[in-house]
Amino acid sequence: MSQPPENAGNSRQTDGRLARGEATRDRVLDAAELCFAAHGFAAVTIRQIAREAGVTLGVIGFHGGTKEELFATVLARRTETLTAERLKRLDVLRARRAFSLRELVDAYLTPYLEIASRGDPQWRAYAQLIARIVSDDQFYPRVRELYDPTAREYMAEIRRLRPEASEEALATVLTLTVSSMLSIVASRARIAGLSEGSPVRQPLEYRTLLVDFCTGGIEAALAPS
Amino acid sequence: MSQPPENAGNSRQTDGRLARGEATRDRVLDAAELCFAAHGFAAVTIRQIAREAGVTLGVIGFHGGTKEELFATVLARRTETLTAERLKRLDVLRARRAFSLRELVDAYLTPYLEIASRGDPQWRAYAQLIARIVSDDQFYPRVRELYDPTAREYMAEIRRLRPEASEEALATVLTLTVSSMLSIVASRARIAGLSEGSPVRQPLEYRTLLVDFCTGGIEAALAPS
DNA sequence: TGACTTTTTATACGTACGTTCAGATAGTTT
DNA sequence: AAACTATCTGAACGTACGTATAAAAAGTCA
Repeated sequence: MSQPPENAGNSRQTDGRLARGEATRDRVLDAAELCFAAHGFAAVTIRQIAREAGVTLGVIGFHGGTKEELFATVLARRTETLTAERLKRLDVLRARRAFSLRELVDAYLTPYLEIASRGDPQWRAYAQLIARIVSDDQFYPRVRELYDPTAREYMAEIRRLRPEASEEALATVLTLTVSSMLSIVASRARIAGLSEGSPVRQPLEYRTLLVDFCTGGIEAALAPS
Repeated sequence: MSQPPENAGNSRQTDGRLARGEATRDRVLDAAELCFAAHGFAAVTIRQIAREAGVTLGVIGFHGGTKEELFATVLARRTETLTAERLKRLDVLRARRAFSLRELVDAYLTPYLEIASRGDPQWRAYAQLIARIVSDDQFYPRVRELYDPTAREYMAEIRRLRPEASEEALATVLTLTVSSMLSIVASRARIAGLSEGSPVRQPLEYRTLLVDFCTGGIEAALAPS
């Protein structure tokens, strides 16, 4: 990001310019979010984003910086919300005397499914964008800082439930669980195509089936052979 | 594809020009396969492919047609081999009196893992390319014709083992299984990152764990609630 | 050898890309 | 009102894109 003034320290509430600037900035980020989610980083052009946002070309640079910076900002913008929800649910479980593996898996998966099923198209786009970047090792450096800390928290709890499992097996089953979760959003067309005639469903409608699948999968994969 | 002569009918074995042309064509397709697998369709340029193949720009158009056509050719080129191996293993199972769900899942997953673990970098690139396009609904029209027929065959056998499962649930668990399989190739960096210190493994080394995960997942998800 | 086909080269075309910026505009403060 | 800052416009920069093609080269065959 380049020009936009800091304004952080004192934050004069009276300046309508900053308010307008922030509004425009949000329009730019929203448009970028929709475009990146729909087509992926490389396939999107700055001009598409400008058109989608209804602003001129220079505004994208002014509020979004370079294409890379814009992408990074869009990715980071909503992470905190998703992470907080996951950690909140984890805390609820931890506060109890005991909990099942299924409850743990459900706590991890459900916040994402809820985001992907919201009415707000921006949140849905964000869910799709996550599916794009998490399932592509090219973006792992970014995924590592954004989502791995929470993933490690959940790994630690699985470890407590299955102490005999190796660290590598834990990391693998968690990755498989995440991939399954993402495919509910990223492979809706294929699910519909393979079960012809069935209606297109909201991600949350797969909650039970997905949690069953992942829980059963983890149990089977971590069972002492 | 544009200019290359048909040559299909008579196939004059003596013409060294056609032999040379085919060799060049293979170099082009190999280079395209590596590039598309590494960076995805949109991020790759024709010039990159030409450089990788060691040919001039015009040769790509001559042997590969447009970028879209080149991509489609690369995708379709090795499909038959993968499909044949999957169907062969399915036939072996069908010839027996009975088989388990686990054996069915193993028959579907192992050919892909083997391709992804081969010494030949082209086959490994193809495996990665599959992971890219199958996990992106944008390419589903192509996936539908290339891989859905085989997937339906396997779905039919799962249906016979679990007659009470709904069509939609079958399609979903198969999609989740595929996503898990692909993530072994597409998310190697994350698996390694989440289990620090563990060595980078070949996809085939995850065979048991992956098959356990998917089999246990399908069983749990299709179990009568 | 000379007519013929296939392949390759080198270059060009038109378009679109990401980024930058001088200057106009709008809003705030003194 | 004047000075100042933040925002926005419109246009341009140089580069790289996908594609097409005329001409050269390589190889075949009568």
